[in-house]
Amino acid sequence: MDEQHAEHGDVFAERRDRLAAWRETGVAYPTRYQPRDEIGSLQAAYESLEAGQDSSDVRRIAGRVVARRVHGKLTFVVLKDLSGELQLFCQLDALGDERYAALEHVDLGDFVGAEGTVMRTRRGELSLRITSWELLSKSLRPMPEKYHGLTNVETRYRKRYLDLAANDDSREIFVKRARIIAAIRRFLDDRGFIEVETPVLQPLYGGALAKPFVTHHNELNRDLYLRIATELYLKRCIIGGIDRVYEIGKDFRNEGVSFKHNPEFTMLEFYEAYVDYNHVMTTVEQMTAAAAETVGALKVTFREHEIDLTPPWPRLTMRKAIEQETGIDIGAEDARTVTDLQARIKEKGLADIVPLAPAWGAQVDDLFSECVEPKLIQPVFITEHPLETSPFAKKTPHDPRFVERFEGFIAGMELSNAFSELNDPDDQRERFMQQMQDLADGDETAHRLDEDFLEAMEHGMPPTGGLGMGLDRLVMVLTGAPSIRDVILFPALRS
RNA sequence: GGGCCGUUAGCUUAGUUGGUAGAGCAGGGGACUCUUAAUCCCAAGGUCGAAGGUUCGAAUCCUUCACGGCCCA
Repeated sequence: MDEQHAEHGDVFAERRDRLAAWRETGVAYPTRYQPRDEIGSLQAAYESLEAGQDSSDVRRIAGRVVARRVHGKLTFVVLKDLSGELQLFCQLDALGDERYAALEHVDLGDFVGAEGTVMRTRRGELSLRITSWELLSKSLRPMPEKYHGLTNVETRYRKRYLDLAANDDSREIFVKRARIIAAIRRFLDDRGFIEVETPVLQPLYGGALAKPFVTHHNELNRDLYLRIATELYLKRCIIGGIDRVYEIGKDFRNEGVSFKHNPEFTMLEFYEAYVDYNHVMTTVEQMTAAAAETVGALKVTFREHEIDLTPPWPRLTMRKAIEQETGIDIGAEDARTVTDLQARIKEKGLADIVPLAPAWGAQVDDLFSECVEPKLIQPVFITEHPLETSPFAKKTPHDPRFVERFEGFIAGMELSNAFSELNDPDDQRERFMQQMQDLADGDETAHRLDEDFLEAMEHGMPPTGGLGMGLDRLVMVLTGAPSIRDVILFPALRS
């Protein structure tokens, strides 16, 4: 040991010295520790072992050292693996002078494997009375403090490995995330949906109203876009006869970052032939409930709200929802133009909170977003959106200003978005033309004309119900995580 | 883009009306064969986010910037 390092409290250098000593022994970084038992399985198997009792069962465990308590000739070392923590009961008598002394060179954060008999201490702690142990890997840098853990949010996001190692709650979220997404796959697979993969790099982006990321293909010498949605490719699959199809993958939107927005996020889209949006609503309720049950209960707490996900969820038209909250009837004669609607907004004293939009549909959208959306805490389906903001949805039979569409809201967030998919290529072309006009009028999020997609639709597309659901937000709700950054392992941050 | 708040040792933090920093854990030395936030004794560890400014003197007051959080757009 270099005394200079000890004097300066230089943890990194001290541990480097210890590592050098380990290297001398030739086994600093062994390749395996097999066989081994999961700590959690031992905890379960020996639940009935009484305090002060020894079993004669020899077991081997491996994990990260999270605590060490030295009592002269007896040392307690706590190992942690994904399934739990277990204490090593390390006696000088059992290990011999050399191996016991070598424990002095084990640091918090090191990985250790140990073998011994399962016992429970007089104080009732299940332990492994070890007869041998070995260093599996060295930690050269200090781990976060054992009691408070790592709480600095920025460090938690930037050095997620430390967050995962120190904070059980955080690790649990990502385990649950995996279970939620697995449950959704199982739900769809069980109903005959086929999972596919469509291009992330697209010559023309589409399927949503959003700004894309642009990249460049050197050999082809052309720009490509990172997809903002999988919609138009999945519809090509429907046209090709895959009657139930879905994709789970990353979409990319070149927009701001907030507690519910990350520039890359995980989206589920599914399409089912021969059904309409009402059928999709039922599917979404059931799928969400199935996902919730795999990680706990149908009742969850999110941002201090008790949320009950039990189906069925109420249905409410956007027109009624806005009227209930603001007293404005967007379907009435005196609100049919953007000018009239804005006059009604001013009458109701809402001009300060609702931004002015250039068109009627966009104005309805703003009115809804500001006045209604934050209040939709319990699950609800908002139906029948304005035609102009829904270029891929069929018009309602009773009023062509609105479409057969719904958005599912929970905790004031949009979680899902679905339509009776437009399958009339002439109507679709008109919608594209309107979008081109919006683009010309300065709307950067307006949709581009996609001739290739129109050609596909001209071959005939069955009536279809389709859904998009942001899975990160679903995981937020189901785990109670208040920010999307808590459910994305490595969220976007400034460098 | 705007407003507010934050950034002090590896981690968690205290720091009064301005007088160049105090602790716990981790790390170092020592004691201890049932501890579990182990305990006890000793010693060490800080460019107070960055750069300017005010002042005899700045972690503290002012300005700008960086990063983060919350709220708003």
